[in-house]
Amino acid sequence: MLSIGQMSKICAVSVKTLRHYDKIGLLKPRYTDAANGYRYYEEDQIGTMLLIGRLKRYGFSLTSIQRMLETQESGSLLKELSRQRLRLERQTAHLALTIREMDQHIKEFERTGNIMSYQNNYEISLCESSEQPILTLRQNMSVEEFGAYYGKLFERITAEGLTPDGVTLAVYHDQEFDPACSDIELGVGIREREGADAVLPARACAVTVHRGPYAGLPDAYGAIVSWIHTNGWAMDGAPYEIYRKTFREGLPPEQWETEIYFPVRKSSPL
Amino acid sequence: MLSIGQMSKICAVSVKTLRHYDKIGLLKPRYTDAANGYRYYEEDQIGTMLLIGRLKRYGFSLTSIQRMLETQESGSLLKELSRQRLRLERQTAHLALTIREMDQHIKEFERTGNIMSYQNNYEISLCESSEQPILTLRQNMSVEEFGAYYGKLFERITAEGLTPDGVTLAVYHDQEFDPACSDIELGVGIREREGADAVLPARACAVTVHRGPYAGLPDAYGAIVSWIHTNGWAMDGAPYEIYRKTFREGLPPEQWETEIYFPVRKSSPL
DNA sequence: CTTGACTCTCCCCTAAGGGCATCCTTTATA
DNA sequence: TATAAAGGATGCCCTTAGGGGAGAGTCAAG
Repeated sequence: MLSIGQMSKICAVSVKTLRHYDKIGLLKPRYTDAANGYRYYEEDQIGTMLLIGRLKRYGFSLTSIQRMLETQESGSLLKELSRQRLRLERQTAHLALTIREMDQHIKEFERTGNIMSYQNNYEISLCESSEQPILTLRQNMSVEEFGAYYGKLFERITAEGLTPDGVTLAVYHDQEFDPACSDIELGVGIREREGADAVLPARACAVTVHRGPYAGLPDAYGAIVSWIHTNGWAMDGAPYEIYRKTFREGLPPEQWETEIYFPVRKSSPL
Repeated sequence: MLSIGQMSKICAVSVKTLRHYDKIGLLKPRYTDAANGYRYYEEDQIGTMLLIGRLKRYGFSLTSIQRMLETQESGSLLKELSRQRLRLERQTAHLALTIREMDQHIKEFERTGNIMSYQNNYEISLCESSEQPILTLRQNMSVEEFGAYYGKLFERITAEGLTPDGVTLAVYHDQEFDPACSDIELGVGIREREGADAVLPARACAVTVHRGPYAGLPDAYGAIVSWIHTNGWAMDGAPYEIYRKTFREGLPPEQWETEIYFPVRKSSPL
């Protein structure tokens, strides 16, 4: 039987943490003195506490750890561990990408002496977009689900004997921004006008191209919107993105290219 | 002038976030309607908002970002960016290490079918530690400061003309565990008995060796403490660690070796 | 004029504990 | 044996960066 202080020292966790785990039911001391409330741990609970600490290092939440401790099947435990491993690897890749992005930023900053100068690297122009027949799929979705939904669209193209022309795009219908779930319309360009779900009309658009990972897209949006306002235009419809170069070509994120189209009309003078 | 909703859409942040930044003073709308409280942003604030988002991606806290936005000197800004870059790199290294640790764990788990079996890999034995003259430095410190303090000890060795014998150790005097600040005594072994600050006495100790990164040390402590109890001994004094193989030899964390000594006495039968 | 979209403030919630105050027990020393 | 110092208990508020929702006011279009 170990007092809470002894347990704390052995397992290298704070007393506060042990009390917390008791409260949330993650690790209850085997015996609690009813008279004075003192907690006493059995020695075999050391192992459990150490395992908890290890799973915490792996990045599991206390809730998941509790679930895992209650699981008996080692098969599903193993699967859980592998999934978390994958998540950590994704996180590593993400971190590496951020560092590269930061390097670019620092270089630009050193060159210009202006921390915001990276925002001026967008060439924006007005263009008349050409008509584009597309197969579409409109739904509330989050960005992570793009892949699955594009898969469906490409299945339809094959099933219906259509000819893809290499354009993949997404229209953002949302008014308010919400990263988790937005009203998005995915589209895949096809050659045939008949059989198309819709035809993207020819329109006056402000357009620019964003080079780099998608995390930087807001910069491009900011630049294009500022341009629209200062050049006497007004936004007129939902913007869309055309994905010109992506991971599908096996390119690293730095070389991805995304065109951004903003339908515009002449701003009515006040 | 942009309403909060327009600003939200352009900068790809939620309305809630913009209100939050207003409240904490990070980004106040240039104009607020006194009558109805509506927020209106000027277009040049888009750039600031985008910069905030970028710095957030880099891992800065909102407080740091606020400080940075108020800084005029680009020199100190640049330094701040570089420091954060370094932190991200450390984080990457740490993640990679965790993944490798996880791989070992998974392998062991697959072999034994027991998720806790990694805890049984410690060979524990009783030994009579030999006397060891040491130079010491006892203080409340955190583990991160070890390097600096060891530096001081080695300076003293050279200054006082002593002969290091290659042992570096740390005694943990704390009763309660606190990762941020503990009463720790660092020691460096020397050959000369005279001139030593203290002599580690010859004592009965339970000893084991931990192989791998320091994050796994609690496992070793747990194993050794369990062993002490089940073999009829009792802890009798502050435990210490001797660092046999570390980063100083240029080894990767997997190959580090740490000996853990627990002074013990025969447990008095109840 | 009404309806629906937009905006406001206010309050509670998150994960994993840390800090502090106050009070009660146990243990060690004089 | 008396007292002081640890050690333990509970309870309250605090942290980050906002999210969810209630209830109410405001704006623009049909």
